[in-house]
Amino acid sequence: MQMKNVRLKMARIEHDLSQDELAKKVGVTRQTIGLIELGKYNPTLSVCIAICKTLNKTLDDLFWEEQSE
Amino acid sequence: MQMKNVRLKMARIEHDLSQDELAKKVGVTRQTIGLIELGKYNPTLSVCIAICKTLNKTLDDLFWEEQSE
DNA sequence: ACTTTATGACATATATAAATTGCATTATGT
DNA sequence: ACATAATGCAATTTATATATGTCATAAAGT
Repeated sequence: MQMKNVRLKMARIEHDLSQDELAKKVGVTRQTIGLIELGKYNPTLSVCIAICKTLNKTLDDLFWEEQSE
Repeated sequence: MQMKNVRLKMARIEHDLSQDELAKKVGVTRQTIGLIELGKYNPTLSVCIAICKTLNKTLDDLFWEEQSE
């Protein structure tokens, strides 16, 4: 299995959004966000991009493994 | 529909790989690579990451829309 | 001309992302 | 004690990513 996505959760909290609120902004369901945060899902690129745009982050910020310096 | 992924194709050519060769290194089929390059697919994050690692690029390099200045 | 390589296109099958619904639990507020 | 919000979990359904196989075509080499 994969790892928890702590960066995503932190970025969401920074924006003061619940999983449900983020999900609605992104256009997916709460379960999808929850499972991605738990690392139990392998999301599609379009969902990743939608999440990044909502949280003002890039793919590398939230989904790339090696942190940029 | 989406747009062609020219950056992916260029990165692949830089490494002197055919779609089939890249696919084998990444662990997917030729069709998957071809469709992603044509912009007719919405790949999963794991496939994106596998492609990036094979081509020594990051997600932002190949799959993020806004080019980093 | 013939072969080989590379790529696009198409159909079908399979795996899995995502939706939908519901329930359990924990924390917080009253 | 009761309500409500937030989250995890699980079952089922639906949509679609990916695999598999095949064919067409164009380019390069012989």
